[in-house]
Amino acid sequence: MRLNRDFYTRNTILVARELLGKILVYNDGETTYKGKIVETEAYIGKKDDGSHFHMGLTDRTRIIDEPGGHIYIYTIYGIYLMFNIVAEEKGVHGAVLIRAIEPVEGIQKMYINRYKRPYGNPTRREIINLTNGPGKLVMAYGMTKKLYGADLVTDQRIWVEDAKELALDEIVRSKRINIDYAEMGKDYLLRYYIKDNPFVSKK
DNA sequence: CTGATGATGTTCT
DNA sequence: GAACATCATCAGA
Repeated sequence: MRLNRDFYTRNTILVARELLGKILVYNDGETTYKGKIVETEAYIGKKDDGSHFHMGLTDRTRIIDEPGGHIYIYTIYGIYLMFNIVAEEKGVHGAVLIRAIEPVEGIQKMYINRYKRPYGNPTRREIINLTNGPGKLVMAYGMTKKLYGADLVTDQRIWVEDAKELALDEIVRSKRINIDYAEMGKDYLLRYYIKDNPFVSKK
């Protein structure tokens, strides 16, 4: 079952935590990619100087004003794309960065997308390296900026599939990664990941 | 395995 | 003109 609007239009931190264990599905017209979300980070409005929108929205971040379930995808360091899901009701600003995924379907194509060579006899390290980071999982799925603003509740190509809720002791909460520039927000415990999952980007 | 470094170009000031 | 929610590669152990 595809997650509906009610799932996304809630508190950003809750959405970030509950996305763990869910399945991100994307069909590019040729290949279906599926993967289990194993690591997320919440970015919240005003009080979070680690978020792109704590000073208000810009042309890049305008989609975050829309209701939860829309896709906020952007370029970082000139090269990589970051995949985020908008949370909260329309007019309230919050987003969840998907930081890591465990491949479930379309693994051979993910391998080709990541390494630009035919699939064959992958090592364990190569498999983990497919999707154990926010830029990596976007490359593995072959996503582009065209997905900016797509709606996970209605879009035909991309959505999130529901899954059994995780037990609380399977979830770890920690500080977010690489936001030391944020004086207020750098110590907020807004990162969630599945305990002991090998695809989590960092301990 | 770890840590350091450079690549790269869009966005915002 | 500076900053940047990252990654691949390389050196060293």
